[in-house]
Formats: sequence, C-alpha cells, structure tokens
Amino acid sequence: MVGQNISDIIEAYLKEILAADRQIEINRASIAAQFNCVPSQINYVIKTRFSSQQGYLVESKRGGGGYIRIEKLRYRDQDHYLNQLLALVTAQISFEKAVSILQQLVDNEVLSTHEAQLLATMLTDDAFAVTDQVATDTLRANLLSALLNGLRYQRF
Amino acid sequence: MVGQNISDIIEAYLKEILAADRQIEINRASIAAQFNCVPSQINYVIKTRFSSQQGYLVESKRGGGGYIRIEKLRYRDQDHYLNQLLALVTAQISFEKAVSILQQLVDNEVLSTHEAQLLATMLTDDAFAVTDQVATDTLRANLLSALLNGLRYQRF
DNA sequence: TTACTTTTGACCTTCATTGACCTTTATTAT
DNA sequence: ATAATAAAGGTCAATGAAGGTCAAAAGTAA
Repeated sequence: MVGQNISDIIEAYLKEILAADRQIEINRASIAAQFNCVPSQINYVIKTRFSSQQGYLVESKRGGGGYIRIEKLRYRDQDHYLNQLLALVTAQISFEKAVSILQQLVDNEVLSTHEAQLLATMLTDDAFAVTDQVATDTLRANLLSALLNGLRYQRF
Repeated sequence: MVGQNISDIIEAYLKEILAADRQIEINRASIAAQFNCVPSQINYVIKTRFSSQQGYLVESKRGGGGYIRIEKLRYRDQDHYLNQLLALVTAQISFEKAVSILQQLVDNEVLSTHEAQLLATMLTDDAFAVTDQVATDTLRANLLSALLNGLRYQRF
C-alpha cells in the first residue's frame, strides 16, 4: 500500500534491481520515459533515496553514451564502516537521520531489526522529555555516538 | 454514550478496519471528507485515541502521495511484569540501577544479552555529555521508561 | 460556574512534480 | 584538427499536494 507516488515506485524499481546486482547503470531519459515522468525526477529520486547517507554511491557521465551508475555500498571491514557511520553523526541529529543510520546497520547485518527497533525507541523525541529542540538533538547525537562506539568492541 | 460525536465515530470506523487488518493507511483529506469534518480533526482523533500508550504506532508522510498509517501493536504477555519494572524507574536513576533493571529483563527473556548490552551502552553517563548529574539521571530515567514502554508492544 | 472535550480554521512544514536553462561529452562535417 | 551539432545528464526555482500545529470557539458534564 506504500508507494502511491512515482518517486516511490521508481525507488522500488531501482532497489529491486540493486538487490540482485548491487550495481546498476541507467539512462536517465529511458527511465523517465518508462515511468512517464520528466528526466529531472530521476535526479530527485536519487538525491532523496540513494544518498551516501543511505549507503549508496552514485556516479554519472554526461554526453553521448552517458549514464547514471548507482552502487549499493557494502562494508567488509566493520570497524572502518562504523567509523564512516560515526562521521555521519553530527553534533545534533534528527530522529529521521538517526533511524537511517540504524537502518544501515541492519542492512549490513550489524544489528537485527528488533535491536534497531529497541534502539530507535530510545532515540525518539518522546524518550527525552525535554522541551528544547537543540538540546534534544545534541543529546540524541551523543547517544548514537556512544552506541556506535560501543558496537565496535561488542562481541556477538 | 459512546458514539455521539464525530471523533467517536471516526475512532470506531478506524478500529473496525484495524480489527481486520491490523494496519491501515489513510488519506487525511479523504477521511475528513467522508465524515464531513475538517482535516485536522483526524489528527485530533489520532492523538486522543491512537496514542502509543494505547498500543498504536502512527507514521505519516507529507507531500504528494502522503498518508497516515496506523498500526495496532500486539500486546505482550509480560505486560504486568513490565509494569512492575516501570514502577521501579524513579524520576532519576543511576546507571547501576538501570543495568539491574536490564538484567531482570534478560533473566525473564524479554531481552537477549546482546540487546541488553546495546541498551546499557546508551544509558551510560558517557552517552550523555552533560555535566549536571541530576539532569543526567533524569534523562536516563526518561530513556529507560521509554524503552520499557516500547517493550510492552511488539510489531508484527 | 467551571473544567474538560470537541470542533474549526488560519497558517506552517514537508515532500513531489515540472520545466526552463545549463554543462559536459561524443560525434560529424569541413 | 576544428567547429558545429547532437546527446546525454545537472540545477534550481516555481508550483502543487499532502499532512501538522495551535489556539480560539463551541459543546458538554459536574
């Protein structure tokens, strides 16, 4: 039932291919034609759903024979990977971004879905009964940093 | 007595669907039109009758193709037990006490050892880079309360 | 009355869609 | 080779399409 808009549909389409291939190369115009939208919408989809925050690497080439290549990044070296994620945790962080980081940990099998849910629970605004938004975000960032640091030494 | 006002009627309508499906996705404007009320009344109904305290999870998305999704969470059978633990969480709580509560959750197989470790990580003083000790304990109490509340329901 | 709940609407924020205009790269004609 | 042209993809701002917030007004019950 999720995915009423074109962007969601295109996202799902690309991710389905990525699940099998881990890397795709598309022609912007073709995809746009296929989904009956304007070419720049593809850029929108990529920008909002395939960012490096979300674990994707996007490269492109213009001109004749141009393409857009999307790659789902996978991290073999866990410590290095956690460092990268840690770098994404800015001094203040919104719940949504925090969740997208947890999601990446799930994608890369560092956390189970259930674990991520537990942790997300503790990162909600609700969990901090604080009125000041800046203080809340700062705090959440601290919590998440602590979690990521903890994960690197945790044995399973 | 129940069902006199529009809010009650909308509540009943949504809960009837939820009884069958456990999850619904609605368009705020459509529902509002259907019940001849203003859109923000839907928010009122959700806020007063589908809160997380009442066992519902509500997510929404704005913009084109936006929606409001309501999910009925399953009640845990350890609920009574969780209530007891929740009572132990005072307004402020030390790390040691927090850990002992987590330990009880492990003993009762609500959490795995690893999960407890993850959560403990987020409850350390270190996780809150706050100097004031009272504020820290207050916060930790909030976090732990949120966690315990979250554990009462589990997603499908 | 008084306090609580419901109803309404003005105004706000977020997300999606579109199109005009720009930049880069490859091919083709001279 | 060079210059023109074609063939990509990129940017950005305007517009549209949802849902969110908040406080005032209107009901309701004690």
